[in-house]
Amino acid sequence: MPGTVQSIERAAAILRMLAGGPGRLGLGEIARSLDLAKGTVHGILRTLQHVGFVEQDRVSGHYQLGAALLHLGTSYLDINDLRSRSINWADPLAARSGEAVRIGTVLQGRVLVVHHVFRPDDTFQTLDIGALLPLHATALGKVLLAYRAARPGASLDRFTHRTVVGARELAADLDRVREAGWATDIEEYTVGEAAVAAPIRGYGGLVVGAIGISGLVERICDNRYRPHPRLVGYVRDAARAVSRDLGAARH
Amino acid sequence: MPGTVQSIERAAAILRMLAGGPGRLGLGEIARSLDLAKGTVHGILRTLQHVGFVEQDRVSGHYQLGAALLHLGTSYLDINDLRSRSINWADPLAARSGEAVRIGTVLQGRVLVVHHVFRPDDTFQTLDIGALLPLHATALGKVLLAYRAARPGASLDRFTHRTVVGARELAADLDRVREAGWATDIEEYTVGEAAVAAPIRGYGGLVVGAIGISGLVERICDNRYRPHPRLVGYVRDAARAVSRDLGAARH
DNA sequence: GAACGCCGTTCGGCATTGTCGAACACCGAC
DNA sequence: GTCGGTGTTCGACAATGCCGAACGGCGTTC
Repeated sequence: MPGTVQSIERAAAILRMLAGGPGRLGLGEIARSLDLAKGTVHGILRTLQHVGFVEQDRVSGHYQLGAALLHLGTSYLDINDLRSRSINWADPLAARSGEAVRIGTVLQGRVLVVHHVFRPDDTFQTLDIGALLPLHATALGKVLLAYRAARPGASLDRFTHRTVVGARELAADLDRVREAGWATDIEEYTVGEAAVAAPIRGYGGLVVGAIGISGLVERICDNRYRPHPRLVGYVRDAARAVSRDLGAARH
Repeated sequence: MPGTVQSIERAAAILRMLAGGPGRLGLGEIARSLDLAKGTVHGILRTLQHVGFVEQDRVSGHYQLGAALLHLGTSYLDINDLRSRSINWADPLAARSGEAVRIGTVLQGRVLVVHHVFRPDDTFQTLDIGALLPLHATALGKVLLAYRAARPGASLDRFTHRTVVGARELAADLDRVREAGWATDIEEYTVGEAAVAAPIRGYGGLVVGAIGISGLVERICDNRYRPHPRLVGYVRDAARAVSRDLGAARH
């Protein structure tokens, strides 16, 4: 890619690597993975540390993500049009459906969760905002796949015995999504969980995100393993409402 | 600062600027603020866009923060020791005190909120995680100021008529904090709100963060405008519990 | 309607800048 | 003691990314 600043791309690659791995990473490990000299990586890491994007563990010397990123990440949430427009509609959807609501958009071949409303009951739930989900195994992801040029990654990871991993099978699934205007995921990502999602369209009718509900299969689906039409209606209504907001937002 | 990568520092400065301003920023505006050539800034922005750290509005051409930062930010939360150790203690504190609980640490002269438990009642509240609060006008901030070398910024912003803006006055306040082992903020940041906080100590007794509760003055304080001793006790207990966890966490 | 100011973008030349690789100091384990 | 593993420093080279001027659109202004 011409006209791009090399050191910044490398810094971003390091940050992505730190975000991927489950914790601290050593300098040598990073240098080896990116095929760079240790000295080079050290210089970049020192700079990233200086600006607060990474921190170094005093005892092991290993590096991890830094606190400044948290503020940048939440600042992104404040600006995001998709999120701000959907907040008003996500709460009613959760209330009417009785399920958790999530809103996602595409990031680097995965679904980025930009908003999350907990299921109305009082069960313990963890906040999914900022999480990355697979495109091919979630209802949100299938919607985004179906309406965007983005193709799924070459290898379709299997998460459960129901995950669609065949390219041909997935393509047929996506055709159905385009035809119906909504997508499902029934125990394809997590056993016992199902989800329904519909596309959110922005300026010019382009699909910019997806909104959906998720919960236990027995609540989402009827005895024929199909989602309740009532729930599908709620989700589609919410998606349309957000789309209208988003289209009107553009002057 | 020698041995630091110039372009990365500049990229970070741009990101910080985008996070500070309330939305999109123009290229010229950024270039002027940072005293750089427009071409230079453009190259950096193009790279940041390429890695997903910034996005560009098609119609105005202006730049804003990108989605990739959200995932990096939440990944930081997953790693953060202070946060993960305090989660177990924050919920009981909220339940016992009946108030919202927040945990903060120092970032660039301000308090970064790394964890937030809502007040147990069902009133509408917004998640503060990732927010940056002033050091001198919040209970969390005063604790961090009192026990860390970090000095407050040169100018102490005034938020309410009770905000402590005199350097001398603040120093006396911090002395009291060190002596008592906890800090308060009574309508110094937001009118009608008060807070109590205590220090969290990590490996070697160093103060690495603060935990505190906040809510309406009439609930936090008695009729003499002093926080209820019962609540102070709860906060200090929680702070000690987290500190113990954190100290034990180091192998 | 033409001239102006502003926007983001492109491009080529110069030298500043960041890269590299080897050498260093440290730690723990075999 | 030695070896393999950290993270770190340093100096030399040239590749790299900076700068500034020029470009093409837009909207406003006169």
